[in-house]
Amino acid sequence: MKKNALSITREDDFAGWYQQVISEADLAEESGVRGCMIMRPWGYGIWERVQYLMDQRIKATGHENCYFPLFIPLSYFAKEAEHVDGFAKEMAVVTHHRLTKGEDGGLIVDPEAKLEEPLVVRPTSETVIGTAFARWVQSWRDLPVMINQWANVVRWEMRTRMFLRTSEFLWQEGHTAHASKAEAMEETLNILEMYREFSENVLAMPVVAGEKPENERFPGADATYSIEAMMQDGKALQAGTSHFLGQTFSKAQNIRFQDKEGEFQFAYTTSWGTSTRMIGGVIMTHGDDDGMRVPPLIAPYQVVIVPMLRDKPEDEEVLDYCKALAKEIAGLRAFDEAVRVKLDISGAKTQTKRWSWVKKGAPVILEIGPRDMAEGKVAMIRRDALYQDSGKLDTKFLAKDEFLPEIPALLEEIQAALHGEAKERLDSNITRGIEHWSDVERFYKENKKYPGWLEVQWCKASGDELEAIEERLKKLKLTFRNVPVDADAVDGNCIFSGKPADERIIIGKAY
RNA sequence: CGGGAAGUAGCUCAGCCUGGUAGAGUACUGCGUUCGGGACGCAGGGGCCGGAGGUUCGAAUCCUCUCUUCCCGACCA
Repeated sequence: MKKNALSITREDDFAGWYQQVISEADLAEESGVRGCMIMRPWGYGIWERVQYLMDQRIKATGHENCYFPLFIPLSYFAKEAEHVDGFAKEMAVVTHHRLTKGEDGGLIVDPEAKLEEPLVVRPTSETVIGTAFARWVQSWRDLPVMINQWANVVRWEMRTRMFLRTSEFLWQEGHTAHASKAEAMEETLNILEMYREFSENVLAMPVVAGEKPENERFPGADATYSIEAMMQDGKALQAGTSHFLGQTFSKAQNIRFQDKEGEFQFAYTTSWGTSTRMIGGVIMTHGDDDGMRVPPLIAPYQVVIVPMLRDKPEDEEVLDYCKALAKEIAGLRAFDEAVRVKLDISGAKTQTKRWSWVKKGAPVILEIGPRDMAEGKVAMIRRDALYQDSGKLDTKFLAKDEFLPEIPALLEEIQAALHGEAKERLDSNITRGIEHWSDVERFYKENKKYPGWLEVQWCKASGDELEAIEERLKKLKLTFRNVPVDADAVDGNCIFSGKPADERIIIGKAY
């Protein structure tokens, strides 16, 4: 009888399973502050890998990092009405700068210390960065400006879920200003492609890249693009967005330059971001009933060595053997980096340690006991293929000297296997060819549990017309995800209006 | 922000209805026996029962307020 490391399976209770993975894999925990989480070393270590590999890509595409303040004067938001409408309901605001002793001796906010102008804790930095851009940009020679910052932002969400929607979250936000519309649009799409490539190759999380319909746009944007990943319950997770802001923000913030003819022009701006939400996506893409499975590229440790110690004199020898092994592995290179190896010398029992690394999802776990040492072997567990068909743990006993040189290829194989599994799931759960709205309703009624997505043809709608369509979708708890950039040409009629369609669009339930 | 549930040992929870010295499992510490699929025995340590106020001789238990978490909605770049 196969026994899994978690007590809640994905099949029984996906939401409960998700929380249990986070807790059992030591990714994060509650902090006592509404919607704010503590990221534990394993969870934060994954984020650091994401940061490192994303940062390389951001810099390779010509952007530079900088840092803007956490606090934004309230008045900055007043300049762009649509933008502030989008965020007004979820802003944390600092109004005082001092505490004092209350009548009962406890600390209270000092009413004497009220700020002249309230400060908003940034929900995103378009306003403050745009204000700086207005100073930085005077001439066409100053363009383009291409910057990025790694920061925390705060959005006072009504309902929060760890990693997916927290009040405070970590992200990168890129902001650029360009002389021409074409160049800004090119940047927007280049970033979209960067996000798609990153998600596929680094997170092993296949996505659909496409444009959001008008109702899903970033407040103030002319166009919003997203990458959408499919979770194991068939729901969509927006894992990154790239916005073409047109001249909306440059006009509001006066980002103006003189062109080669000496004429004043407003710049075209973009903004784009990915956040710690991606880790939630990785959990729901790769996790299984034994916990997390971390793709090797973002695993803080790719190989974990668990020595089998027994409080006996030969422990010393086993440890020495393991230390030498760890040193050899650390000298290997995979994905053009040194292999990250951890020798777990904590005092916990061997079995406890093994299952703890299984739940954390370390890609390769090596158990080394006196017998292995004597025979020059390692006992190897692949996290992406834990069990034999019989349901037994698939521990492979391998000759150390033959196994070691294979580690880089093994890690690359695991990375590819995780991607392949997820890609298969994504592809087989996008249903095409539904032509009538009644069939959409039937489809989601018949596939209650994990229905996945539909790709349908429609007439690009906006305004009231779009709102009416949205209402129809909402009754089935559906939303538009995006219009895939690589979709086939249309060859049919709009599923909503029956008129000849303009484009293909993805519909699904979303996080 | 509306509806529901919950907060008691590190963790999972019982006790509450019907007020009277704080409980279990697990984890932890020590000793012994074990050891390649989460071992077993014995002995220990560990709590202002989420917080504040009230009722009472007496509150984990009853009442009020508040904070936090989870589920369902609404909201959500």
